[in-house]
Amino acid sequence: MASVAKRPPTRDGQLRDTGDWDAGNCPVRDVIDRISGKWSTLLMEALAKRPYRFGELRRLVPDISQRMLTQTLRDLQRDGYIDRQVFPTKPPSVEYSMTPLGRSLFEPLSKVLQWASDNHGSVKAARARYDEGDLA
Amino acid sequence: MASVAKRPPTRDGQLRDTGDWDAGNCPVRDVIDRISGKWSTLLMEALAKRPYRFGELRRLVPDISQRMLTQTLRDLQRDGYIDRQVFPTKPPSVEYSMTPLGRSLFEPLSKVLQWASDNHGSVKAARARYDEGDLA
DNA sequence: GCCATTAGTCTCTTTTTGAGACCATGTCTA
DNA sequence: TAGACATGGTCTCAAAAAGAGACTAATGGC
Repeated sequence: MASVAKRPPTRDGQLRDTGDWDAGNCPVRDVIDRISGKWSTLLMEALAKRPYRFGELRRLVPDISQRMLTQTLRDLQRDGYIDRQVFPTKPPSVEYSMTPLGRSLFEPLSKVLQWASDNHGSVKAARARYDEGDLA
Repeated sequence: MASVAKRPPTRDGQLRDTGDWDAGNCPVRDVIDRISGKWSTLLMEALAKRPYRFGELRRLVPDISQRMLTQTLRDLQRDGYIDRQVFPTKPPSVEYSMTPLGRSLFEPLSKVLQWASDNHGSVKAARARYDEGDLA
């Protein structure tokens, strides 16, 4: 649904883009890029509730591959959001739990999840509108 | 930095996982999966400030390919977060701007960005600690 | 005439992800 | 006692996604 107007966008500073905002080497990106993976948020949401073991998470998120589960957990651990605790049972069991840093991140993050839950309808409607105009 | 304890995690409901939380077909995922791409947040952040034209965005985010810029903008538009307006100049110019729905999403989202900015240091420190223990 | 600009698309290559086998060791079942 | 199952991964190979860069058409400036 691309609206068409007659007036061209007469914005002055077309060549001053770099002046007002630096998108490269931005500390925010360094953090965001990690938690913006497909699975990170989902695992954070789970671990925010209570600690989980590897197999529990695998069963909880049925469509994640073991490979990505391992990798995402490691990434989250590396960035300090979750903790990995090994219990020397036979076979060994591993428990993942959220750190204080992780909880502190999850606070604003959960607001976004809440928004997603609240506005899912609007988003679906927007998609329908877009796809419909596509055919017309 | 995996701590090792002696007590195995005696959690009862190992087989009741599916009972307490449904991760598949979750409406939240449907929304989150789209805005959790590598570029979505970045473009939202830009467009939250003011409308931008295609080329402006490309210059603003130097390391995005035209292909991904086009695709991400289309996805954001489809979900109703941004608006695409074509001006019939020669050559035609296209302006992208944030919709009310986009602004409403950006409100909680910006809190996460703020967190990232505030806690970048802690995350970098956690990473350093992890990588260090890796060698030991 | 020649080059740059507009917003993209198309193709090709590289990276990321997914699917599934495999590991050692121990318990449970038949 | 043999076989299956559970643990938390890793390894390999195929599929999907992303990045790099050429190409488009019409126009303005030099």
